[in-house]
Amino acid sequence: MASVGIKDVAARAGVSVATVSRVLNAHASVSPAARERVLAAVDALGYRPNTLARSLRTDQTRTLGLVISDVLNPYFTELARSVEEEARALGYSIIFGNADERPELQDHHIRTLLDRRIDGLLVSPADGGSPLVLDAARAGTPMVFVDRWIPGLDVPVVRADGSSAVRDLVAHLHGLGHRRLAIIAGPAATTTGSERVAAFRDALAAYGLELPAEYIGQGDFQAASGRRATERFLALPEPPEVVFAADNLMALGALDAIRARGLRIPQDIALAAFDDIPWFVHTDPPVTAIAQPTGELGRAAVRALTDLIEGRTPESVTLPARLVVRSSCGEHPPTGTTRRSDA
Amino acid sequence: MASVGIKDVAARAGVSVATVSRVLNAHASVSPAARERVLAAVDALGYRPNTLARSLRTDQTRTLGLVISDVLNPYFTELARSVEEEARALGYSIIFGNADERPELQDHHIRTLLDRRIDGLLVSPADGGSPLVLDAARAGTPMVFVDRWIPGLDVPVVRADGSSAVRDLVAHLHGLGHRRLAIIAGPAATTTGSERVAAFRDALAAYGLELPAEYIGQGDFQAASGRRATERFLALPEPPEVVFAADNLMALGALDAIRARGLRIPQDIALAAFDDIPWFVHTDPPVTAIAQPTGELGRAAVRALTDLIEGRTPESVTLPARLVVRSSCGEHPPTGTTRRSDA
DNA sequence: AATCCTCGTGTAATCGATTCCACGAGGAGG
DNA sequence: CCTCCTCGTGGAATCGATTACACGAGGATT
Repeated sequence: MASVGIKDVAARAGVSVATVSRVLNAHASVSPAARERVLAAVDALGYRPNTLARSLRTDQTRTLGLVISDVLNPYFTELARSVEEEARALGYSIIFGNADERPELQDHHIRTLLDRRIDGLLVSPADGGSPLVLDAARAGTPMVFVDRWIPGLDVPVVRADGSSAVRDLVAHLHGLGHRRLAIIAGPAATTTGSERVAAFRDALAAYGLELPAEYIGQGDFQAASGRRATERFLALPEPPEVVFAADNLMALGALDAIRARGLRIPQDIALAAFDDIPWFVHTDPPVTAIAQPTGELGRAAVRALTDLIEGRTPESVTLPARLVVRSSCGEHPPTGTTRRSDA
Repeated sequence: MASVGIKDVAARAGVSVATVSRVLNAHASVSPAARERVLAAVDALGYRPNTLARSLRTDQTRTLGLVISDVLNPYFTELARSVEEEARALGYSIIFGNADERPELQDHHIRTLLDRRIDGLLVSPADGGSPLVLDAARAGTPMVFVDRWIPGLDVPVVRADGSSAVRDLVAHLHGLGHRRLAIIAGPAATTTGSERVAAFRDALAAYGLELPAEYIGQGDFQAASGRRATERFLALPEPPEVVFAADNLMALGALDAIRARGLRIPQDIALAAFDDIPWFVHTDPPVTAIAQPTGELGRAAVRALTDLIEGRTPESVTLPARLVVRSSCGEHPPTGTTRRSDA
C-alpha cells in the first residue's frame, strides 16, 4: 500500500536518493550508466515523485489559482478553459474556484488556494476588494486580474474594452429608431458592473439621449436578477424600447421575463447583451451581443501571471470587444450566419 | 517574506510546536491558558498552517479530484458546481480537470491529480477505460464514477437512468405522427454513448419501428460532430423526421446544421436532446429534452466518494431522468412555462 | 612526479507540519 | 507519608523530496 518513494528507486538502482533526484530534475552531472539504471528503476516501479514533498522543499507548486465569478456563466467557462490550456502549455496546472458571484465564497476559495501555496493567482473579483485580496496583493502574492479588477492596486489587469462596441451598439439601436434605452447593470462594486453602464450612458449622450435612473436595473450578473429588473422595466408607465443586459445570464433572465409577459422580440421590445455565446445564435430571436476575445484574454492573463512569477515584467492587456449584430433589436436578420471569431 | 510557520507561533505563545499543533487540531489535552495564548498568537501573526507539510505528514489532503468530460457543456458545469458545493459542506475541496472529451487529456489530469495525492477521484470517463484509470482503481484509489462508467470494475457508479424518459420521448414522437427517427450518438466507448442508442432502439421497437444504420449518426458529444451528423441525415434520400441528439452540445450543432439548410423546426424536421439546460427554453423553437437530476447526482457522487474514503460502505445510485416536452417536435407548445425541477 | 581540477556520487540538513514517547507536577487513594 | 494516576507539556522522529557540502578517483597541467 505504501506507495513507492525515491528511496525505493534509489535502492533498486543501487544509487543514493541524491542521484535519483538529480536525474529526475536534469540537475548537475550524473553518469550515463547511473542515469540509465535510475530511469529503469523508475519505470519498473512506476515511481511518481510526491509533489507535496517536492513543493514543501522547493517552495513552489507550479500551480496557479483561478477564481472565476460564476461557473454557470458560459463566458467564464470559456475563459477557464483557455486559461487551463495556456497554463498547461507553460508547464503549470490550474486549480479553479467558483465564486458564484458571492464575495464570501470568493474569499473562501482564495484562502484555500493560498493555503495550498499556489505560485500565483488569477482573479476576477466579485466585489470591490475584500481585505483578503488586498492583503495578498500587498504581501506580494503574484496576482493578475482578469475581466474585472480592483482600482488602486499595483496588479496587472487583462481585460476587454467594450466602450467602442457599446458605441456601435447604440448607433445600431439609434439607427433602428429606438430612443428609450434601458440597461441591466451588474453590481456597482465590480468594474464591469459600473463601466458598462458608464459606456452606455456616454454612448447615449453622443445622440443627445439620457439614461434616466428608472432605466437602470440593478442586477448581479445572475439570471434571476435579469428577470426581476426586466419585470420592473415592463411595469413602468413608459417602458423602454430596448433592454441591454450587461451579461449573458441576465439576458437569459430578461428573455424569461419578456416571454412570461407574452411579448415578442424585437417587435414589442428589443434585447441586446454583453458577452456573446453560442446559444445566442439559436435563441428566439438570435440575440445581438458584444463579443469579447475570451480565449485571447485567458491566454494573455496566464502569460502575464507567469511573467510575474518568473521575474519578468508583466504587462496589462486591454483587448477590444466587438458588436455582433443579430435580429433581437429589429430590422432584418443579417444574411448568412454570424459566427464568433474567437475559437 | 518567509511566511510565518508553526515555530513562530510557538515562540510567541511561549509553548512548543507540539502544543500549537494540538490546539489547532483539537487534539488531546491542552490547558485553557496555553490554548488561549496560542490562539492569540495565531491571529496576531495571521498564521495559516502549510497544507503541504500537513498533508505530507498525515497522508491525506482532504481534497477530491473531479475529472469532467467537457467544461463547455452546461450539464457538466452544473454537475461540477453541485459537486464542489457538497464537498465543501463535508469539509473537502475539489480540484477539477477538464478532459474536453479527449482521453489523453483526461489521463493527463488524472495523473496530475494522483500526483497531488488527492484523497479520492470522481470521474466521468471519456473512454472505455485507460490503463491509468484501471490501474488506479485496482491499486485501491478511492474512486466513484459519475454519469458515465466503466463496466467490470468494482467502483461505485452514480448516474441517471434515461431509459424510461427515452420511452416517454418516443411515445411523444410517435403520438405526433413521426415514424422516421434518427439519433446522434456519443462515442461508443462511453456508456452514455452506447446506452442512449440502445434505449432509443428498444423504445422504437415497442412501436414496431426500426433504427436503421443510416439513422445513427456518430458524434463525440461536441457541437461540431452534431452538425456533421445532421448534415449527413439531411443529405439522405429519405431524411429522418426527427433528430434526437444524445447531448445538448450536439443538439446545438444540429440546430446550426438545420438553420444553415434553411429548414424550420419542427415543420421540416423535429429535434430533441438529452440533457436539459436553461437555454433550451429560449431557443427557436424551445427544445424538448430529457432532464437529469444533475444537482442530486453531484451530491450523491460526493457522498459515495467520501463514504469510501472514510471507511463506510458507499452505494451506487441510479436516479431517473425525465422528459420535458417543449415545441421542437411539433404540436402546440405546452401552455405555461416548463421549468426544470432541479435547482 | 606532484598538484590541481573536474566529475560523479553520497551524507545529511532542511522544508513545516503531526504525533509518539517521556517526564514532571499535582491530586487521589491507601 | 508514600505510591500511582492523570494531565499538560516538550523533545525528537517522521513524512518524501531537494540540495549544500564533502570526498575520492582520475585526467590534465606544470
